[in-house]
Amino acid sequence: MTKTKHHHGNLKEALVTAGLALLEEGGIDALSLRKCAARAGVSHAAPAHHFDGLPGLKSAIAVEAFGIFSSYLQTAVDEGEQSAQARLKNLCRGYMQFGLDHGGLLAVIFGGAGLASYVPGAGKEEAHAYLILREVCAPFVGDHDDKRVIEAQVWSLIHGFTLLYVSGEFGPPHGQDGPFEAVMDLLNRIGNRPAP
Amino acid sequence: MTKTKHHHGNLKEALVTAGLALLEEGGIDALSLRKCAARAGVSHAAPAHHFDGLPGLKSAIAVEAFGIFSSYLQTAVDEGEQSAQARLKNLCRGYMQFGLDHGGLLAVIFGGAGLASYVPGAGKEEAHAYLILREVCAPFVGDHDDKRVIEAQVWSLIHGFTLLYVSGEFGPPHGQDGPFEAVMDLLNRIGNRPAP
DNA sequence: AGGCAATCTTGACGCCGTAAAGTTAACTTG
DNA sequence: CAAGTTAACTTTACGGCGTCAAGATTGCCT
Repeated sequence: MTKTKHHHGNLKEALVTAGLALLEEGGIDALSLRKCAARAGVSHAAPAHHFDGLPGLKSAIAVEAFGIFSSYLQTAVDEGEQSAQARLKNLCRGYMQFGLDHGGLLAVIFGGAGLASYVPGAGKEEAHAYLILREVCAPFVGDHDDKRVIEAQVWSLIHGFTLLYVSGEFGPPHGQDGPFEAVMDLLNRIGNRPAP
Repeated sequence: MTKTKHHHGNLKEALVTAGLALLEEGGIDALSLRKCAARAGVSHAAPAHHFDGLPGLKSAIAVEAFGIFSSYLQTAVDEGEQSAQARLKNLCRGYMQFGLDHGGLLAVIFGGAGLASYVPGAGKEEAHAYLILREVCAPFVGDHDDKRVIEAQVWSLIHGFTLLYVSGEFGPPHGQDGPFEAVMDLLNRIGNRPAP
């Protein structure tokens, strides 16, 4: 942990933290290698020793952002009403709210080479966000249904709505959540409706 | 139309055309003011006299791309089976196929300041793509339904699916269209089911 | 103590968007 | 038709960007 002229201590982590801050402050366009380096108090070429260029740094930031995203979803699912329908809508509301509150993080998560490359383990199946999605969708999967179909339907619907909503296609996103409720009504028809 | 040393003839159009070509060849990252200018045979500062910087050029390109997108959707809707259900699925298939075939154009269309700023008229309601969406959704709008709800549901679902599918979240997009059919099954439950 | 590898700095290169000033062509006006 | 004006484009320059190559410093290992 000694911080001398040529040894920062934990530069890798500091660069990722700086990147997250830049994303929160100025969105995806504000993220640059040189600004991360400057914010970490290091020369512009230092990051090259820890990441494979800008894409590598972005990937490392995306891993962290994906973790924050997952926590966000978990919190949203667990609060409020706890029926299967409500938990499904809670998940979607958390997804949308994350897009509104942390657009830069969402952009770095989904603007890269795919989520599969961010999860540390072998397959994407172990990522926290996937587990939440699977668990929340489970009550809606009928005996003869493919659970991946239900999950893909929910994911597509909320992902598309969030991106369109955040970019203002359904009107200014700061008003009532009418559009959200309207689109999420489609969830009431998904899969096998579970007992309330 | 005289093309002298200081008068290109129709530079504005040439720059947009060059931009579309760059997008098709190298995606959104390959689009730059200087490359558009070079491809149009003009100095790098020339575009400034026709567009308000790079965002202005991108907007002009997005207008054109949006027109291509609309034609793409119209063609998809009009071919194949012509039941209301089939036309709805045709629309979505065209949306997805456009994302696969012209990812750069889709990125410039939805990566900017919102579609509303691209349509020439006053409101977005007159844009061709909106008219197609509205027309295809109309048979599913019940007497006491808000048609905008149905349209937003369809748009969100196909938009989210397309972006996730193109970026590989449902597996390599070059295989069978299983994911598409699976997600689009949700459309069978939308609105009031019309007579076949 | 000596050697070595990791870490960070410095400098340079080419590409980028943008602004300012200069040049040429076309149009307008008397 | 000649002079003045405007529009279109070029040239030059600046700072920021990602990236590479070379050099300096540090800590570890033998």
